[in-house]
Amino acid sequence: MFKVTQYIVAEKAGVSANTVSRVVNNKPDVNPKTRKRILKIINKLNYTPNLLAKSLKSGKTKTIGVIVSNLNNPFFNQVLSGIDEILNGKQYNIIICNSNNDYNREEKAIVTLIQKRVDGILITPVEEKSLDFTYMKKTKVPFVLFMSHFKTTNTDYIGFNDKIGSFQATQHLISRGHRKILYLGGPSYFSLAKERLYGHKKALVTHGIKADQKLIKEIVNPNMEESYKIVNQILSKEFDFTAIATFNDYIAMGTLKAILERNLKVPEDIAIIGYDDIEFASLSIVPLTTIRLPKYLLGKKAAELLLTKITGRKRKYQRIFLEPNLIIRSST
Amino acid sequence: MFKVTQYIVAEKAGVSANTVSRVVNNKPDVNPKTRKRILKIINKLNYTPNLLAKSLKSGKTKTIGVIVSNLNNPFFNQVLSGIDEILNGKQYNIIICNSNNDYNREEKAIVTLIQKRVDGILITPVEEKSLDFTYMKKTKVPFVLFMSHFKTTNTDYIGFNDKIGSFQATQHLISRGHRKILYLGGPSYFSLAKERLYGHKKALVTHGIKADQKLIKEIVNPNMEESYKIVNQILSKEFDFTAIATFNDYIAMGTLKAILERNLKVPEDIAIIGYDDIEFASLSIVPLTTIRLPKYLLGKKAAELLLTKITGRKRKYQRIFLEPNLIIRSST
DNA sequence: TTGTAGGCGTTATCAA
DNA sequence: TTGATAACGCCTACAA
Repeated sequence: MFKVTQYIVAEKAGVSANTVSRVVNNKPDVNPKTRKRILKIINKLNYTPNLLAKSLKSGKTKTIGVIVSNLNNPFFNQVLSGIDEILNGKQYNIIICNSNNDYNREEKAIVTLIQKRVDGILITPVEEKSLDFTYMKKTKVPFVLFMSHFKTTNTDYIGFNDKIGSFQATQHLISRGHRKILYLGGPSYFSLAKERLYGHKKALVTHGIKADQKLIKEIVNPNMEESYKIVNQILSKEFDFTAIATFNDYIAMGTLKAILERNLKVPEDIAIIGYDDIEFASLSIVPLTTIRLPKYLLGKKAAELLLTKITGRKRKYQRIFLEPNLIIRSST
Repeated sequence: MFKVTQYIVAEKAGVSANTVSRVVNNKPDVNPKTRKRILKIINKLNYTPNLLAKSLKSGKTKTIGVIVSNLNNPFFNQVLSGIDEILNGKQYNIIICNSNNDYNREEKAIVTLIQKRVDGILITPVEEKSLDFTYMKKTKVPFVLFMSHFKTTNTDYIGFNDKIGSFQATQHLISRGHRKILYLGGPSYFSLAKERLYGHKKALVTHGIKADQKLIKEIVNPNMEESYKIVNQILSKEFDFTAIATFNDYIAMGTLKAILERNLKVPEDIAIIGYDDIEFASLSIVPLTTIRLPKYLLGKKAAELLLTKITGRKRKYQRIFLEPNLIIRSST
């Protein structure tokens, strides 16, 4: 295959490669006639600038790496979309890597991205191993963590304020007059679950309600089937609550199903509030009141933060927590 | 910022850059002692090979470009996941571009990818303009089209066989004893919608049922709200069908809601079948029988096809149509 | 086993 | 307004 370079174009045009370069980059110091002639030849020969060479010279690739922990999760679509929105406008490309929650893959991705000389990295880290952070730090790639909950304070981070989100959820139920609220939490070893449970309790206390340990259940597999079964069991005995707050929308969906099957009414007999606002929430048979996480915004903010790190001067580490929104539908 | 190159490492080690290169690439002809010494220095100085330089030399970037028409669509997650599965195993990276159904953005993406010298391109084209195809062809980048329906036969293409999918759907209803089937189709200007309607009619004819034009409705906005309204209207008058086949799952969801609200039973009074198998389908209050499109497989196959084009010799264009699967749940 | 030379395609610098 | 030269970091080919 015949490769067309500036040099080839220059030859045909009877000028030096440098002049071609000037034309390609729209530099001013070129005779209009020469420019025209060169452009014609560029077109004819189908010349395409080689950005690899340019990047090698300039030290910039106009490419950033994004490492997500689970590409399959629709959640990341929206985040990615936000990232793309910002980056596309600034002429950056995105190399997407899927760590698949595997620490080794994550590490490999980081190394490759750095070897490809991306201008920056956005990453949802799998575990809190400081190893890859220090590696990124050593090599001086600008990077921003997003999503996962980390205590590390010496890195830039952006995520959601889940304490406030779950606080809002429970407060909303209280404002509807509920005092006895069942909380169906996520697996306790999960840091997210702790945050959200914390917000729930905080809301109770704030409104003078004593947190009753019997009204807090842990759903180890926070999916719909599991939740359906558990709620079924709960409802089969005597119970004493008028509303249910959940760790996520899947649990809420399972709950809803179990309740409706017993011919109880939502929200009249039992109110339900979810968390996340997955697409499903609004489509449900009883549209679900829930807490929406601004995923798209997260992506945008993360990208913006990274850009300031890439183009700007060193500044202090930033830790940003975006606030969730209460979306009121028909289940409360 | 201080950049570490092979040359710098070589200096510190008192060898030539070439020897360092040999160590980095695990070439055999290096004295074990020298290798050890160099590795130590590499580690100490935090040397990271510059793949840009390597690519410039080799003409390969180990990167492929993927252009999707709507990054926000969860649909593409699964396709992307499949692509990643294959490519990651072969040490390729993915540059993801979002054309957002905008032809100009698509064109720009193609140009940029080629300038960045990706080894190949996977693309869901926005419209059938041959312009960018010819551009890709001129530059000889290997590329594969996926998803969108195109008549062009002189490119590699991979998608779903929608005629068969919708045929299966209607046939399934017929096998359950239904003879009067309402078909809620997608917008008629949409090529997908035509394909699916075709399959529906084919199934009727095949089983000796006359296609009744009154039993075919076009849903211009194939979402849940719109469908809910339309089905509500239909049910408010006298009707004469026992089952409903739909263009997609959203229409099926709206339909389901309208039916249940009238205290009709699914599938006893009216059976419903969807299309696509979105996540929602299995979570619905009446889990939805539907046609599953093998999206993940599509991604894998597309990536595999592209790889053969990248590494292999020129061969004839391939057009692959993957077969959908009938997923039977409770709505039929 | 190791080193030297040259080139991948581009651009910055300086000279003409 | 244009050209020559060197350099970005690496690797291949050849020489030592």
